[in-house]
Amino acid sequence: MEDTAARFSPQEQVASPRRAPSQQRSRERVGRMLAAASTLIAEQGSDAMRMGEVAERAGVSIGSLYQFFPDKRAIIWALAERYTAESQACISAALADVSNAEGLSQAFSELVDIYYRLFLAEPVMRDIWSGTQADKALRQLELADSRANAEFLSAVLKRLRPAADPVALETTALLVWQMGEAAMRLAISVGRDEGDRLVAIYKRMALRELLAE
Amino acid sequence: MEDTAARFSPQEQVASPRRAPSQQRSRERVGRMLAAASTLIAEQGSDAMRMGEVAERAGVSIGSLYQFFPDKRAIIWALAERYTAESQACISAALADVSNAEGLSQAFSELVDIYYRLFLAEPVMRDIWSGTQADKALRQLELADSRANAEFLSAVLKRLRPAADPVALETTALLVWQMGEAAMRLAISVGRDEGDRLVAIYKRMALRELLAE
DNA sequence: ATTAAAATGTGACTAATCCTCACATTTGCA
DNA sequence: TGCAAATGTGAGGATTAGTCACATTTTAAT
Repeated sequence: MEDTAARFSPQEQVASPRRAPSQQRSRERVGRMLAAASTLIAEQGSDAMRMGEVAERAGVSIGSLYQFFPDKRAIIWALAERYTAESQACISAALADVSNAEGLSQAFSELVDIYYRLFLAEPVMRDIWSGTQADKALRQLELADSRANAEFLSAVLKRLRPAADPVALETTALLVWQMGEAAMRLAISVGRDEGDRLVAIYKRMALRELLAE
Repeated sequence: MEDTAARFSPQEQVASPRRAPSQQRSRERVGRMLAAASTLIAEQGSDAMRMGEVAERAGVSIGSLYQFFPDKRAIIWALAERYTAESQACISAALADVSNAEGLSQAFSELVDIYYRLFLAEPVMRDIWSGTQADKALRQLELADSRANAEFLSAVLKRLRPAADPVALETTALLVWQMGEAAMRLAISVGRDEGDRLVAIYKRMALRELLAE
């Protein structure tokens, strides 16, 4: 099992920036690089995004781009990190004060809606979440992010169901979370109407499991 | 990164074989090409698979390879089609005679196990299902396959719950199916123990929804 | 102010790889 | 047999990620 996993990933690590921007000048330029990448991904998708075009739109040379982002994945990774930080904050806030079944029901429902709208509205993130599947290192980021998000959910579960096995609750939370992302990817690709129905069904299923005794 | 072919086809269509092998000789060679591709994907993943190496291992020239597979995605697509045909047959058989709730419960449970084992055992399929996410055309194949599989499930549902809205049952089946695939992808990447627990929880959730009144 | 070191910037160039194409060979068949 | 269709070949075109030797700017210590 573990060896098969190893066989699949020639251990692709996302390298850290060759160099952190320490001066004002370079910090501004890095900002322009990220903005250019974001625009291009929204317009064409991350596969079609060319490093040369990112540099050109940011008004820097290709060499400067590679000074701060050691490879193409690094700049996509940087955008993904920015987004995951934002969404974690939002999730944490939404679930912080939940203290009973009804509250969970409402908070969870709202959270799903927030996420769904985010997926629909943010082309860069849609592209990254999809593209992510083919990239081992980005997939690890996605999984780590899912675990972090699921942790908020399992914290609530542990409060509401103190008698249940905590490990099982963590597993449940992780599964429910990933299924939600899958449901949304599906919802996006089937069109708005069926997508809305799919998300509603997902909510029902998830809640039944989360509130089960 | 991958998929240079994409820039030649803005439509993201997977072209059909430039030429169908009509003579015995070429049919054998195409078989060797597919076998070589399958081996290489199992060994290194489809991204790392090089067309030149496929040709070399199959004992044909690069030109011959491109004679029957117009681009790299086409050969991956061909392998994917082979597997989806096999699994559809297996699913159809498992669900054919289901006529009551208990039967569905058992058949569905077995089906999940079969699929789970298939995912665990077949590296090519694992790679293709993952890589698929980054490729629009392959994603359409996956979705079409999911719809086809879900159709078997929704057929049973319509029998068992004739009062329910048929369209809603179809949507439910599709969602349950895709969630299952997501659960399994997750199960694979977290290791055997947690993976087994995840699949068990998925089964419980799916069944509750499928059998709900 | 001077100056050395560190940070930053540049773009021609390399390497890797997908895919094409002009031409050679083999097969089916009238 | 002879010819058209099918099949086979591999050097080379084209694209693009990523490198590197060198130029310029900033920092900071004397």
